[in-house]
Amino acid sequence: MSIDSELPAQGESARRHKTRERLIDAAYEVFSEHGLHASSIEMVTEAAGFTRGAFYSNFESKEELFFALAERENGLRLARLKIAVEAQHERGSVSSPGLDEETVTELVRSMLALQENDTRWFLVLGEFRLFAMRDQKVAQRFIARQHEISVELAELITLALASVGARFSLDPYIVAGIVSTTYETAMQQAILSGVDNADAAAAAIAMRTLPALIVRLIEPA
Amino acid sequence: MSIDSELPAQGESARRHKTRERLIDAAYEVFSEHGLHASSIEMVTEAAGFTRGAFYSNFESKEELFFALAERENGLRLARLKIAVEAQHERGSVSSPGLDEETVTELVRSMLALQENDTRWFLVLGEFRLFAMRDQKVAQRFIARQHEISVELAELITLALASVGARFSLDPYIVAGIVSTTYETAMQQAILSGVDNADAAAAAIAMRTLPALIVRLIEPA
DNA sequence: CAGATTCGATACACCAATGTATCCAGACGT
DNA sequence: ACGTCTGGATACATTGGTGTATCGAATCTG
Repeated sequence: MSIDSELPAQGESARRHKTRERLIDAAYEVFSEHGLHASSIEMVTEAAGFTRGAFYSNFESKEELFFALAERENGLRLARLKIAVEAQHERGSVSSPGLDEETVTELVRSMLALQENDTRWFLVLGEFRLFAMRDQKVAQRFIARQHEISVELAELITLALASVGARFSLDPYIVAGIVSTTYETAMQQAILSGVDNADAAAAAIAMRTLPALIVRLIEPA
Repeated sequence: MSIDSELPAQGESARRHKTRERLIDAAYEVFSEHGLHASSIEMVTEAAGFTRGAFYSNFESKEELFFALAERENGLRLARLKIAVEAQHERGSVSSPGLDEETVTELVRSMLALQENDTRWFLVLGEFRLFAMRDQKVAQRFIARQHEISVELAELITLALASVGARFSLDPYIVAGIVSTTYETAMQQAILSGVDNADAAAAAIAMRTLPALIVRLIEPA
């Protein structure tokens, strides 16, 4: 899965675009490791191999850089989801009607397999949410992104279920919310536990909950 | 519900205890509004009506103050839960066997009624979690508290269900996890939405999800 | 009530980070 | 290849926060 890592926007020199990307990459590293406020602009630029001059020539403030980062990563994940939905559409119809836990488990496993490189992201996301909770303006953007993701995820799991001849017995949008918070919680636990491969650990933790949960929320289509 | 707001510990003068409490109260205000890192020690002491001198005489660092705050509030909430569990024990047995959504809805409503003054807390909790995710040492404490709460909550909802002649069809501890993250998410959404009374809004949002969810996770006892 | 002690206020020295003004190199158009 | 302009480096002034050393007042003890 390699999505075009953000093409240069209109009227933006290739050079400028490259340094912006490098700065955002560095911000990803630094912010996820230390948090937004504990990170100085200098820490970021140093990590990127620039001086602060480069930063001020490209961004207004640390916050703006943070938003650029959040926007990029959110977009990436949304794109990922949309591709998965497409693929699920292609794949299409019923393989074998299965409402049993085994079928659902397999389904959940394949959904979770779509996730990758989320460890840093969830750290940044947590920061983003906290930021949003303290700033109405930011909250708008946050809610909007969250909504886009949930809609897409709802679509995806609905299609996936349909492919085995099942559907949710309650609003898929709500289920999508539960699923993503469950996954996020799993990732948090994985990170808290201090294992090295948090991505894998999170998937494992989520597997302990999601199948048993979902199997109770579905019915024959 | 008024739990002894932390008695003076051993060998701690009444005066000292009072200023510590005032500092923690102020920290609660300031940290929840601005976040841990964006808050300076001076902002806290000023809010408490002290100068920085008072702070350094009582705490080692901003982090120590933060932990004292987290410890106090966590303890408060755990105590609250334990009392509720006691009360549920007293109340005891089956009123009327009910696995229907209406009964569950009423049950959830009464559980949610136990929550109060959580708006600030969830902001601080988010900060605490993020902190823990970046510091193994802190993670230990965080996990421990989280576990205590989940155990107690599992006990509470199990008892509550039993009182209407039902039980969970999967591990109550897991359900407790789902319930508390659902409530936390509801609180987050409430805060993000920018309403004035986030506590009430969060309860309302949670009501949209929890009953429908829980009713699908129970069976006759 | 006097002496002792605790605790908070004040003042100072210090450091880390910020933002800006200026300079210079190398990319790019012609 | 030359001149222009974009963009990153350097240097500087300023600010905000920190921690400590010292002082004085309130509280406790005998």
